[in-house]
Amino acid sequence: MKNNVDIYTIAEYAGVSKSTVSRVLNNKDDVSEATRKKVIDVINNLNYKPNSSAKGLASQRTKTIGLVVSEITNSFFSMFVKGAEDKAMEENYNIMLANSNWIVEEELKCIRIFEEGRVDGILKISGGGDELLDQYLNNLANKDMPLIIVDRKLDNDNIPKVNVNNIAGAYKGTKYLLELGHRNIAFVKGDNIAASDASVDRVKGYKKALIENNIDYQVIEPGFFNREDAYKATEKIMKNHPEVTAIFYASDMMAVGGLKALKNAGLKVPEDISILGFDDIELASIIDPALSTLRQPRYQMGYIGMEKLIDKLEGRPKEVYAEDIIFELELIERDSTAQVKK
Amino acid sequence: MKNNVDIYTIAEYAGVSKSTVSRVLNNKDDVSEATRKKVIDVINNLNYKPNSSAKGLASQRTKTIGLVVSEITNSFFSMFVKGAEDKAMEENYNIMLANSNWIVEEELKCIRIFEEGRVDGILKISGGGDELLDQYLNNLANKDMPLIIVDRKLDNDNIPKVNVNNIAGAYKGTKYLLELGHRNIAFVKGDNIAASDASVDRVKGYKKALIENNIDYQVIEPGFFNREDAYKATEKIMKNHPEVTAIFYASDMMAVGGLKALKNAGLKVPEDISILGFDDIELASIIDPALSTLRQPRYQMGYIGMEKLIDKLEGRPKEVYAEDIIFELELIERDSTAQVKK
DNA sequence: CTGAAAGCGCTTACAG
DNA sequence: CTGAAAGCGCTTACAG
Repeated sequence: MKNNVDIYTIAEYAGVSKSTVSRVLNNKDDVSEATRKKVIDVINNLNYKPNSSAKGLASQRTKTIGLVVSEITNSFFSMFVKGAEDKAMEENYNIMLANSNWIVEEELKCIRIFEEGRVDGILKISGGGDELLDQYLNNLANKDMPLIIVDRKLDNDNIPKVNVNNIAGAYKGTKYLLELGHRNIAFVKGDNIAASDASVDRVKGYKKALIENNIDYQVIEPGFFNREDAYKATEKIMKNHPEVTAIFYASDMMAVGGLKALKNAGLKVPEDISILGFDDIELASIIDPALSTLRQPRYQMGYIGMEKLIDKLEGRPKEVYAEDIIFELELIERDSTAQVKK
Repeated sequence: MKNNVDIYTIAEYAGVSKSTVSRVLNNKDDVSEATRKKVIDVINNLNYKPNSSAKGLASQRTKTIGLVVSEITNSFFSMFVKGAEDKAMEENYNIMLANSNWIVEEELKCIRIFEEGRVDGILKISGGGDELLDQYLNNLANKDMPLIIVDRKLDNDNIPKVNVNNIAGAYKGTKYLLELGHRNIAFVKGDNIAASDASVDRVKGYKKALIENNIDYQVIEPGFFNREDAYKATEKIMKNHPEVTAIFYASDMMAVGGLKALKNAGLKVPEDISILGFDDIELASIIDPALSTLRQPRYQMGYIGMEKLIDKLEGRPKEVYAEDIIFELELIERDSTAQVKK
């Protein structure tokens, strides 16, 4: 798109030099109020819009952040995006979006696109756990691309963590089920290439709670983070482990899939069996029975991830962003869990 | 972010001029195979990433599209975004994202940001119906910014329409309820600043079906496109119009809110009252009872909107993109609708 | 098929 | 407080 009015035109009309126009454009304080006003008037009258490509080239900064998410249609991720976007807007940054569709190669592709796209930094809210990818990310962060990774582990001193305590969360959830009297508790995990560390930690928390309470009953069923897999996993549990009285799912979406399997089998939740989710997506409170779950502060994670990234980009003191932020998960009791039947 | 290796470095290493490097970078065909290979080798060895700001400045094109949506956390919109993004990726375009939060002023703000952000075009998948906004959009499209608006009306010969036949959809839905024997059918509309034309047309379709069938019973309750408003509207209908046997909601989200109100009042769906949604978001098939609804091809609309925009940007013949695309809505029968009770 | 030169619209020291 | 000049890293006619 062509824009006929540029910084030079403004300078001409205002009777000053380009340099001065640039100064008022960038809010430098070494401009007299009189000329500032003059220039601003001209800018408004001519409806001038700075050319961000030129600006980006000259200043070596684009004021845009690349955001990579696994799947934008998943409410879990879109809430992250919202938080990230809100913060970006506050700080006058733009957002470039890319979906990886849970596929490692596409994650890499997204990142490469952003490297060319001249984003100032990358905020990654998506899967991982792949060695090659982690290596690439470490490399990137150590070199020259500011990078924040939310909701995922990656050990790198250049990258502050913004994450959730998955072990403690799953521990809390399992303990809650134990307190309701359940002893035969199954866990359906979200075992997949793209988000394994979260799932692995949740399994750890589940086991930890059982061990601490001297329960040696343990059923762990694999599955991807989606409804279909959870549906199948639940069918399997019902068939092979009819003694199970509670199922803990690694995500709410999985719990929804599981709920359907249970209903189809004629079981009542929570009368016959309790189910517990993880995430607290909007859906959790909509379905019937409303789902008990562990709440992840997704919006905040997106917001804070973006905040740290921008702090870094703006050259703010390292203390303000270098600290790791690990959120604890909140147990939300709703109607899908109940005292175990005698 | 600084990149030490630029087009000049490549030229040096390959023993050619910058011009030639630029040619192979842009896949121009007037380069000998030998030098092309030489240059590509150097590019790979040096891990060169073109600077898109420089490219954008020189070529006056950024290869990025601005996407404005009302609310990314709403599955209705995220599905559009996915379609749009998939198409953009196919054509090597990037996406810049902005949320308007259903607010007219923010829509304008998003668009202004994109004007500066040097996007090549704007794809708008969001509310409207505001006069000032429409004027601004018309202006924009007539001047110099390629613009496609999806799922909304705006009469402008420069803007091909990508929309859904809301009148016919609501007509179809209402007729379906009539065929089930319902005579006292209420409609809860999504009356709001930001998407009124869709709602207005749906009301038209509802009325048309009633009139054609000589039904003069008609209850229209206002509300915004959300659960809370629909909940309240439904309570009102139950109180003031207990004779109603079916409620048609202007969106699935609204139907979900209505369902809750009905359940809370002790009514059974569909035994006591039928409900019908609009959109067919993922949730529609998840809730209990699964919601009958009119399916909007959201992914396709996003995809096709993006396709038309890119066709235009790439200077393809006008015939390939100028045509309006109006989708018909598909009736999805599920479990929330039933024959009326005697 | 290839190179030299101008230019895209800004920012940023430098000088005054 | 302000201006002249160089430069950011590309593309694009133009010439050969």
